Amino acid sequence: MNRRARTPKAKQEKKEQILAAAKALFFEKGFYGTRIEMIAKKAGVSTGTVYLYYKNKIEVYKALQDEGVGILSEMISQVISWPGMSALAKLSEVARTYYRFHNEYREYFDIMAILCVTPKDLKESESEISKIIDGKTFSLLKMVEGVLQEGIEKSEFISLDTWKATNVFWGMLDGLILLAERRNIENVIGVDLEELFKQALEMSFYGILKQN
Amino acid sequence: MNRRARTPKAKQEKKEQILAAAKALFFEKGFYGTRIEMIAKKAGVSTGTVYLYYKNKIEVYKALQDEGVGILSEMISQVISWPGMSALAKLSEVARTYYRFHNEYREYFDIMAILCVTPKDLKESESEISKIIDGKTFSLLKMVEGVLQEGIEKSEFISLDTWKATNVFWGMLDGLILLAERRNIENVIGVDLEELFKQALEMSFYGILKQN
Amino acid sequence: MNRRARTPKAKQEKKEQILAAAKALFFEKGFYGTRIEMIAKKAGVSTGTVYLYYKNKIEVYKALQDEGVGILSEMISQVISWPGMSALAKLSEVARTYYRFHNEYREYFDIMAILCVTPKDLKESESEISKIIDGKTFSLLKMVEGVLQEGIEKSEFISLDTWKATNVFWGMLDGLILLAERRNIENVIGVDLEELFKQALEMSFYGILKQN
Amino acid sequence: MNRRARTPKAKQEKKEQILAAAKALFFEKGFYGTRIEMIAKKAGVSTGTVYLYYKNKIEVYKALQDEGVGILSEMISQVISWPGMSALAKLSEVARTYYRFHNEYREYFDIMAILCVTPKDLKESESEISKIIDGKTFSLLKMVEGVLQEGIEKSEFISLDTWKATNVFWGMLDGLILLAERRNIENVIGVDLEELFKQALEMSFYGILKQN
DNA sequence: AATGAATGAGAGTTCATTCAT
DNA sequence: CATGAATGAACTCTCATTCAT
Repeated sequence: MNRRARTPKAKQEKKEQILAAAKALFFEKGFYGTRIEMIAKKAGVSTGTVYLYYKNKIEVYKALQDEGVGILSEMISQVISWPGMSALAKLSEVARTYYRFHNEYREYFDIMAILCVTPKDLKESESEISKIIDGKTFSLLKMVEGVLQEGIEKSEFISLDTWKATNVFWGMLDGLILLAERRNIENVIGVDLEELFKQALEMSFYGILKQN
Repeated sequence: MNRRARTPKAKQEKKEQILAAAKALFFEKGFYGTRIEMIAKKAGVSTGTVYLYYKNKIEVYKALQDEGVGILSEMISQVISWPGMSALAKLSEVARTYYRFHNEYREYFDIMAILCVTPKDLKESESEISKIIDGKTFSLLKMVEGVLQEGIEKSEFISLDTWKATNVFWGMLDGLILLAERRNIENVIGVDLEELFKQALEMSFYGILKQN
Repeated sequence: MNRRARTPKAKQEKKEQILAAAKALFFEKGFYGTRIEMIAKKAGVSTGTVYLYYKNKIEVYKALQDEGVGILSEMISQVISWPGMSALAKLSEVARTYYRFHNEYREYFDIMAILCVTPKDLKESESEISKIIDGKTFSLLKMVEGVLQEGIEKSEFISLDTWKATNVFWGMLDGLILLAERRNIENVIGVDLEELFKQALEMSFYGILKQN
Repeated sequence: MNRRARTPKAKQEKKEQILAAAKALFFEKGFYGTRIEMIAKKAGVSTGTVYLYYKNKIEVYKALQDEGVGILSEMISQVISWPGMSALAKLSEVARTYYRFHNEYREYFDIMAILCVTPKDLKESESEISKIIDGKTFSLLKMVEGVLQEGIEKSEFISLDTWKATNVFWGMLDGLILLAERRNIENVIGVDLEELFKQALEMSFYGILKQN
């Protein structure tokens, strides 16, 4: 790696290097437990350099959130685009994908989740990137809504307010995963997360599926 | 307001006075955005006095959580105890009650939610009160499970793993509320939370209700 | 013990009660490690009561020093007053007594010793009791000087400046005891304190004894 | 004075700059009477900078002790290495040197002395530097022992346990200086310290010198 | 005389951010 | 561009002393 990132490519690399370090640390120690100096050291740069690429600590955090939402969007959009799949199967796949994301990219998930519950601290600086994240989240939900609409059009599902149902569906998934994080499900509740997901989907689909 | 709290009652009052100040501030500014000095000032006491009643900042926070869980438990236990009500109606009431709690005691809700997602920071100091809160949360869920069991016994619901279902049910509610917190539902999504709750319940109940 | 010490005797008792508690704590935890509240609790009184009997923390400390010097003075004065004993034997007894005091009243010794090395902190408040302590220390040394004079008069010792010699003698004893405190003599140096005392006395007496 | 110390040399200078400020303050106000902020201000840096060079307050203190022991060691080792000097003269020079150190580096002396008598407070944090100081103190005493051995070999002194005698000798010197510190010798006792040292040496040497 | 709740000025330490080099 | 030394406001928690009761 160059000490000085003169080319745009090299600059981008350094930026990602910093982000990678931040991701690991934010995940391990949380936002308040992570110091800029730690990120710099792990990224192999100096403290000042972090500020060369990111306005401040919160912006680093948001960049990670953005990345996370991006990854999840990408995963879901792929699943949804599979041709020759019923809407029901797609919806089921969406849930499974979200679950997979939670497992494979736990770091991102945790980072994305924090934002929602300490909004006053972190959200106050209404920056450019905040809007980007909001936009990406919105289009993610819109994709899911698309599947519902498809299902209704294909008469798989009963007719319902798709936007409401999307939010319910997504909220439910969120709730389950957070539940899993909160209490150590396997230990405390004695039920594993995948089981719960299945149960939840069954419960929902009974409500959505057209009974013929 | 007593200047010196000499009786146990007066001491209790002062303790609550401090807690009330803390509640408002934690809600407004978050845990890390609130300084002990602020709490003291708002409560009309000195910094030292806060430490006379609470061991440290985290204990103040936990006292609030405990209070919140207590209030919610009380609300739900009342609803559940209504005689001559179907299990379905009770479950629906539970959801509505949770929603009401979120509206009326938003401060508590936010405080209770933080704990779950930043466990590394705050949960490390495993104190007495932590166990109390965990216990209360557990018995809250157990109450809900009771309704499900009742429904199955009365043949309202299909036979299912009640503990799993309880967690799914509660997780879903949590998810929906968090969803609402995260994005300002009314503005961004254009759907209000109560609507979503209704939809969610309908969706779930189709899955639970015995079809005859 | 009366809650209210109305009689002078009862007052004196309470004062000593506090002092006893302070002694144990100052010894165990040092001046800065001891809080007034601790002393009060151990003495079975309230914080405020301590201030009823002593002007402040330092005065409590000084009262202990005074008591310590008093005890040591008493011990030495007794030894010195034994009739039919050579001056040399008396001097040797003085040393042995100081050593005994260090062993039996270690608490006092430590308290008395601290004063000398943190003079700026504690000595600044030139109070009544400071003068009393200084006076007692002075008369203690004067007693020792008396033995030396006696020895010269009896032609046991060579003629020397008794006041200088007294200070040298005492300083040497002090030095040895402090040495013992500082390094854990038995462990680090491999020599025990009594041995050192004997050696020191022998060394001194060779210098003092009249060679005939 | 550099604003930013970038070279190792400049850093070392800044470290010493802080230490110099600390020395003056610890001497004047004692350990507990000195605040980090004072040290920073006197050194012309900010509070944070102090912590850039020293882990905490105690480490600053220990660095001073180390420096003090170092200076004294150096002074004594020089005196001892003078060729063509009798062991007796060397021992006498050692005492005089210790006295000189006490006069010229009083600040160090006081700082070094505190450690020994409040071990519970300060010694608990057994750090790297503590061991270094202990080691230096030990080798200082070993140097003095060397002189005694030399004296015995050259038949100047009677044969005795050199390690015991070294400790007695040093303890005596310590005791005398502490005596001087405790009571303001010139004023209260009316004898100056140098006089006492001479007397002490004479007394000891009578005990050590081979009588021929 | 006695209490012990209340005070509030610290005190040490941290760390996001800046800026001289 | 990059560095990393320097900053200093923040922040939690302590504890000698006071004073209302």
